[in-house]
Amino acid sequence: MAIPSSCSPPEESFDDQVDAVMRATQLLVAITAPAMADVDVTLPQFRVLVMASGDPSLNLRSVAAGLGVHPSNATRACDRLVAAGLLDRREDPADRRQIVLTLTEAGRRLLDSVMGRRRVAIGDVLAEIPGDTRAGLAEGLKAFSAAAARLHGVHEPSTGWAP
Amino acid sequence: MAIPSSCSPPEESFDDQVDAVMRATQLLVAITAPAMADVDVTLPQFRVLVMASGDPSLNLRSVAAGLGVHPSNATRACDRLVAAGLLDRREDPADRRQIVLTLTEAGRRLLDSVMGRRRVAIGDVLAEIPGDTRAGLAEGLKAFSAAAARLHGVHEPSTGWAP
DNA sequence: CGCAACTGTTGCAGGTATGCACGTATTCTG
DNA sequence: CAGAATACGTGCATACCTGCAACAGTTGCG
Repeated sequence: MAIPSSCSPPEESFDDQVDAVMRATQLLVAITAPAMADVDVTLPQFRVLVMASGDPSLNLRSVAAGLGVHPSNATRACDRLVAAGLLDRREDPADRRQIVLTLTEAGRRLLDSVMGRRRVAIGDVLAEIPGDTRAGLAEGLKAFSAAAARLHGVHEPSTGWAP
Repeated sequence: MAIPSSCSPPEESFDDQVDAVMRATQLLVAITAPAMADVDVTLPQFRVLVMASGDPSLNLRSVAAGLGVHPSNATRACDRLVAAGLLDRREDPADRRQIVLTLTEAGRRLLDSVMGRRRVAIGDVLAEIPGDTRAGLAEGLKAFSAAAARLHGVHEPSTGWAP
């Protein structure tokens, strides 16, 4: 935690800043969630797609860990994605116990579609903010992302959130 | 969209700023999601609790709209929450067609518990950021929240995201 | 080589989400 | 007051998520 008490005049308390982040997170999710509304995949399935887009050698064990579920569930979730033509599975030539999960072209398109709509929604809001405030926001968020990546493992889990 | 082109020197493009928000959102969700891991409610159920905490006269119709599902599903989701002792349902004396959904004491405790853990997780990251950057971040997020609330209906839907 | 460890699969079982159609109670409207 | 509109509930059907246990194929190690 290490609440920084050596700030200049506490014109704004640390707790207030945390509040601002929490409220913004809630709105951020509310804004970006509709981008998944008309997509024909469930949330766990979408999270698998996001993981696959970030890890070119994703295996089922990682999927189960990322979803926080039993490995058998990962198997079946990926089975459905493969059946839907969104995911591809191959044996790992280096270790034939494992299978490598990759996005199909359709899977990438679906992901790009959702991300594109999220981007538009965020852009709409961002365009309403004065330029200097927006610059400070972007700088702060980059620092936040860097700190978060440093604290929570270097590899951002990339759990495609939603709903 | 209205991409502001009249910024000072474009030391950072608008698209880069949107990227920063998207990446931060992803990490934000990844950080706050584990707060729901050991809670015994599903995501739709949790969203209902969040809605109930923000609307003291929540009815089933609003739940269905907020979840984006068929009204019958809202009925049953709330039934399960009532059975779990997390939600309370009463007839609306003003309009006996409707039902008023309120959090029970246990429901509020569950919500507070999750939010508390989210707060700690965010605070941990925030504490790593220099004070001035953090101040700019908080200011930017407040502007973002205000703009988002202005664009997407005054009443933040408060869809308790996760996973 | 033989055994342990790892990765993934399948059968089994329960809970949940979701939509649709139909019915009930209540309120509003002409 | 009669009919429309609204808010819910129930029955039914389907798909998905989830865990557990048991099993097969591969790899690594002594």
